[in-house]
Amino acid sequence: MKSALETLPPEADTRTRIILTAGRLFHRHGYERTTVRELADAVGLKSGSLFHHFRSKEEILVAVMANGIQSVINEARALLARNHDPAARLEGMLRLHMHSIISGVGGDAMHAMIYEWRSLSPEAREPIRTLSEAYEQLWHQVIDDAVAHGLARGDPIILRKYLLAGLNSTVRWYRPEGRLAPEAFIQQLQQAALPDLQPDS
Amino acid sequence: MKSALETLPPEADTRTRIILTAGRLFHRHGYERTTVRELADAVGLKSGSLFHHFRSKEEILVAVMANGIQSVINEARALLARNHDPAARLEGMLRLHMHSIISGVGGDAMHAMIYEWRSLSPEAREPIRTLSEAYEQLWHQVIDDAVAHGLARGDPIILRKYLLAGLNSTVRWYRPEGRLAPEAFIQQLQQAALPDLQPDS
DNA sequence: GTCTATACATAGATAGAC
DNA sequence: GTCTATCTATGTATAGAC
Repeated sequence: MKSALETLPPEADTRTRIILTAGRLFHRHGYERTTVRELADAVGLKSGSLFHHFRSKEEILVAVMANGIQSVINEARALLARNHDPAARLEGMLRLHMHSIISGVGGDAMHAMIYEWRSLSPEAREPIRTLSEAYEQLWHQVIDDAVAHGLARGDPIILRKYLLAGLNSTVRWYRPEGRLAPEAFIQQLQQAALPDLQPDS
Repeated sequence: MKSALETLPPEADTRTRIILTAGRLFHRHGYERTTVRELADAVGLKSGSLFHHFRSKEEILVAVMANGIQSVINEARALLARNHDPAARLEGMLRLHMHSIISGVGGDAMHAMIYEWRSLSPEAREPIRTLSEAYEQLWHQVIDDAVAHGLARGDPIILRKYLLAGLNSTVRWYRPEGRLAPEAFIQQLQQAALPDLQPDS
């Protein structure tokens, strides 16, 4: 269940350090408001050196997004491959998604996906859109099945968009150090999001 | 149910035209990426003239947000004042919120609230935070009541945040001209968001 | 209240030495 | 692969005429 990105050696290569640092800064201050000088500073480089690794600032944003979403896709595919019960799949996808968001890297990437999409040029959007659709496709199957089995009610498309938006929005306000520990939080969130999935219902 | 802002005369005063145009542009292209020159152009002014009406670009963003949220607060207060049944209140608030989002002005303001919050300086955030909390407070009452009456399940705080985030996210993808007309869309969304509220359950 | 003209700061990106 | 130095564009905001 642990993300590949969390297991990186402390001395990762420069390109990777740029991506991870950029994700954190974009999350904290926004992409447009983060300057290449700030990013270089945080990585421990001078601004000119960034452009040896990336052709433009936009390319860094693309890398942040792609890095995060690819990782969650891989985990989701593994989950669905080893699990075929509709309820277990639905709950598993929700838990996986939330663990990804709560982990720093996944949350940073998710935040970028949600908030910085418009900062991408049309050309830069394409690869990200492809990845994005691949991930939504996985949810699509799971939700259709869930509705068919009475685990959720409503139009599957709207249900999926509503559910993902609600889960994603937690990057804005949930803090693992706060009142609710991650496990308890995910539990509560699941009850709010998918009341019909509860064991006691 | 009609927003006060939609009833403005076609020849509104310049300040109001700046606010409405800014809301539209910020929604379409983002605050940071909208230049004061573009905004002035769209209003039919030269960029210098904007600063006769507002001290800074940030002040325009604040006005966009405050304008929209104040309007929905007023309508929500009226709704709650004339209605005391928990189910009717919950459904009414959801419908009001969605109508506000789907209407141009309310949607633009909501979009700004969600996506441009970090562009505000700490001082500029204060008045907006106050308005925001006043609105959430209204939802707070309604949701607590709803949970107490079995119209929804889960932790009321998480439920409120999850619900509002899901509704708000529709500004990103719902288009009134598309497959679902506003009324049908709100109906479907209500079923996805509040399955326990359905008349048939 | 709007215009023209411009000040001033800061952004992303590049060139070439090391 | 990183540095220093700098180019060039573009941003917000101001001053003063009309």
